[in-house]
Amino acid sequence: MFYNDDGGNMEKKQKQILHIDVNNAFLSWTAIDRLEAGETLDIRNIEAVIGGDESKRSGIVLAKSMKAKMKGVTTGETLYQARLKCPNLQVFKGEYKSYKKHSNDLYKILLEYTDKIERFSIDECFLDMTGYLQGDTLINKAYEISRRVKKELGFTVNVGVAHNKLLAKMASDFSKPDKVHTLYEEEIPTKMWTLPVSELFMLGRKTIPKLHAMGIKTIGDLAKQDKQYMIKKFGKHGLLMWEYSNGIDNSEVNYIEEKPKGIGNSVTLPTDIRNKAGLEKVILTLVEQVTYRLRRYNMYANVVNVQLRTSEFKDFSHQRKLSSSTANTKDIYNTAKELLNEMYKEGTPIRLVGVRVDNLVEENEVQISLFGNTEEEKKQEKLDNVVDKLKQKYGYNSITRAGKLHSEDVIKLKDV
DNA sequence: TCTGGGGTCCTAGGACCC
DNA sequence: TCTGGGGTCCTAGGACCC
Repeated sequence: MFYNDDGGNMEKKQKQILHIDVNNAFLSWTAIDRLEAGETLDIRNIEAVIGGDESKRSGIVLAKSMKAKMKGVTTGETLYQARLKCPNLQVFKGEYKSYKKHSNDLYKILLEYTDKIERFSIDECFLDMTGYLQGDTLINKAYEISRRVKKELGFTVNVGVAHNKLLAKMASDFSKPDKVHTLYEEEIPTKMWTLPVSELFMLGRKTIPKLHAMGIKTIGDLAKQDKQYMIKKFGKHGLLMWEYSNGIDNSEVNYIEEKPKGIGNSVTLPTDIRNKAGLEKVILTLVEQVTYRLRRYNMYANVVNVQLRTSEFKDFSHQRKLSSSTANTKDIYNTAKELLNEMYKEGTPIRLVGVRVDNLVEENEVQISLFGNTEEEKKQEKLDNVVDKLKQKYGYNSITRAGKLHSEDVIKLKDV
């Protein structure tokens, strides 16, 4: 292998990366849906948020308009807190199905520019434009995408332009909305090191106070630290934050869609449950949801996990590795019940219940049991299959078990 | 009327084996 | 009676992301 001697033209070796971030995604998309449905008020132009349901104890801000943002409303805070800052705040419900559609519309446009697209979340994409510039510049492509999305889809995006994913993501987070920002290596000192350290990707609420205590206030302060010292102090995370603060990120745009590594559903209960029998009903509902999704991926689980959150917001979880992988409702429910038994003390008020399956494997990786499947197992598989087909045809909530009717009065399920 | 839901990855301790 | 490490697997909990 020869070194790429291209006459000193190092440009060729650099990746050309864009990060696309939909501005106020849930709020913008709901605004568009409302306008299309004949409403005249564009909720992007008022003090508005997309929020959960306070009567179901899920009253938090999911997205905010620019006007609400200017009043200090932040994503993730309670609607109660948001209203204290913004008394005229209007709260609207979200519609996941619609968001998925708008996200797909965006993706289709982006596919015209490169097929190397990583869908980082419902409203964010990384584009690897290396070799896809067709003689144009990266920044011109960024502006073109921005203009086209606005014109053709009716919402705005921020575009970050850089030579790696981290810098592109940091760039798209600069001033909003409807902006294109570059963050090239030579711009790091002026555009990134001046920012508060809390702005750095992967630095959250637990790490920030520790950094502040060390006198690290800006991303630049972090970048100046000794690398080995950061590793010693924070382990792998220390290395990551040191590299990020210096703009170092060699990760690739992961454009091949990966199978999930785990699948989970959880629900905040409208009122606390304080007995095992009640919790078991909720767990059955969640297991059915989780295993249905699992089977739709044609995957099998090796680990079952049950999570509980007390009324005091303390989280507990227990998990168990299975003796063989399964996608069977009954197997997973039985394991989940065992886990609940181990961890739950009768009378403790529970606010949230969650069920997850992990260590998923593809169908063809499943070890066939040495003795073959028992009649009981075959019967259970058939039952799951019939139920799945009905759900696919008539909707997730079309069919239900007698034993869990009560819990469905309490928790309303989304169509999966 | 106070705090969602869906993920991924990491760490630390204990069990167990060589 | 006392005394090893190294490696892997499993589990509970936590940090972070959108």
